[in-house]
Amino acid sequence: MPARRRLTPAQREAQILAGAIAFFSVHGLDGQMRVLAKEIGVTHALLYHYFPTKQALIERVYAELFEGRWKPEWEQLLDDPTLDVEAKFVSFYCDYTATVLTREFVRIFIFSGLDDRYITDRFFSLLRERLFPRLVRETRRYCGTVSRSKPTVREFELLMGLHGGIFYTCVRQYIYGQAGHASGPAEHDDATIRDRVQSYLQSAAAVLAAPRKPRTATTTATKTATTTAAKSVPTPTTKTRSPKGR
Amino acid sequence: MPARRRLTPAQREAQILAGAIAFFSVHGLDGQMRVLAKEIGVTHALLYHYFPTKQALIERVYAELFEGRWKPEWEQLLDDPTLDVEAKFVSFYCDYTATVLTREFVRIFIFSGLDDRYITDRFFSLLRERLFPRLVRETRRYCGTVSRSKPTVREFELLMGLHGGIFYTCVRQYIYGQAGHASGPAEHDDATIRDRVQSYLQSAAAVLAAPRKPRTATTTATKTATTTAAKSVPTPTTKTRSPKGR
DNA sequence: TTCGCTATTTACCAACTGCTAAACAATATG
DNA sequence: CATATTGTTTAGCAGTTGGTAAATAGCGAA
Repeated sequence: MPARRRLTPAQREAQILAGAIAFFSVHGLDGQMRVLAKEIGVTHALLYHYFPTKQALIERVYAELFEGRWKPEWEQLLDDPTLDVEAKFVSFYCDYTATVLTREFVRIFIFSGLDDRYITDRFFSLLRERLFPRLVRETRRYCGTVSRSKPTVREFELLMGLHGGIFYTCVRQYIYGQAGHASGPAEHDDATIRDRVQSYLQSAAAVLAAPRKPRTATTTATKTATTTAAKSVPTPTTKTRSPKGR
Repeated sequence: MPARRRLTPAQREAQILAGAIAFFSVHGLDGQMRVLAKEIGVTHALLYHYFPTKQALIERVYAELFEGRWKPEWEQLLDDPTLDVEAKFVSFYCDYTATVLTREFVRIFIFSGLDDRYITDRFFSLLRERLFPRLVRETRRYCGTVSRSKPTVREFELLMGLHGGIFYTCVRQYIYGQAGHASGPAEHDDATIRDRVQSYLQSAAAVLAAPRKPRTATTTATKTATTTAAKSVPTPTTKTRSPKGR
């Protein structure tokens, strides 16, 4: 094995950070520093030379993974009134899946959710503020509605069905290893996303009961149409939080 | 604090098991035995008197949580040809959500998936063998198709969109704490499930392109209709596995 | 080649981990 | 009350954990 090599601090730090992302995404945030060090090929004491504490390293992993992955272009794309709604949905979710929903992101995201929700809370704030309102608005536009009111529970849940269904595909792949129908790493076919978006938009049209497109409102569909239509989504509260000691 | 109380072995074991389920679902399978013991109100040495090893206790938690939750009636329900397909889907998923997708199940399930997939593999086998084929068959029946062939990728992915979307609702609640629109513990409204089932069945009809019910096949829907229709789902392989030492 | 800077390692600590065995005490019975 | 039974605890062990300080050695400059 190659003896001790001297790298510049910048190089070594980058190497450690990259190794940490890969490592924590596999073993969770509880993974041992010594194992991480061995995987990188250095001593665990060196890690503490570059990052004062394990928590500090984890914070850097968070920053690297969850900040800078969000593309502002997505908001512009969804805001463009000249584009087709369905095309925008498909285009966004394809890129979102490829950019954000990587193996490392999904796994560390869920690790965080099970643990202290440090990242998940922040990321959901991002979604609630910058994504979901746009998707709701565009969905309404697709259905011919112009209301700017808060989405009803049904409306929101339907959207979460789409969003969650797409996310769940990655969970099946990266958490359960049940990708199924053998395919490359880019399993999340654009075709699948297109199917789901279409499915979502069509049923949204039924739920919103837009007068314009009277898509086959199933007989059974109407019988529960007014059950939960009145409630509205409360504005989310931002939680304060102190980094948990590990 | 109450001094040492003597319980019958059966009582104490049941108490420990219940405590372990609650404890592991919160802190993960890596939670310390000493903490679990303190939460129950006994010494950690006592745990080792009732369960020879931590792994043994975990196995019992698995058994308690994942075996005996599956209701065979579900299969009978889905097999009943006299019932309405949509009604069966709704009925099944409402009961499935209430019975299986509890907080403890969902969290420990995901903990296992991130860890060694010990449970998740077994549970997915169950779904693949006893649930998904029935749902596919009933979906086809709903669409007027009678084929007994393996589902296409599109077909299967569409179903996973439904299944995953429902599961994701519980993930949002129990993992991310983002239940939203304040509601009781039985957040997963039956109405939401009904919406999603309807959405699924309608788009399935579009994808299967059944000649019987020509539900508004959107113009945009047809343009990608034949992309992935040819592939088929491979038969899953059962993995061998040895209980991981903790 | 020699030297100095510093990147990297070795050696170490205190607290924690699963786990064990012996000591202890609550309860039922005589 | 005395005693046996056994559920429960106390005390301890070996290995692991995050974190630290001193010793070592790679690499550029003179």
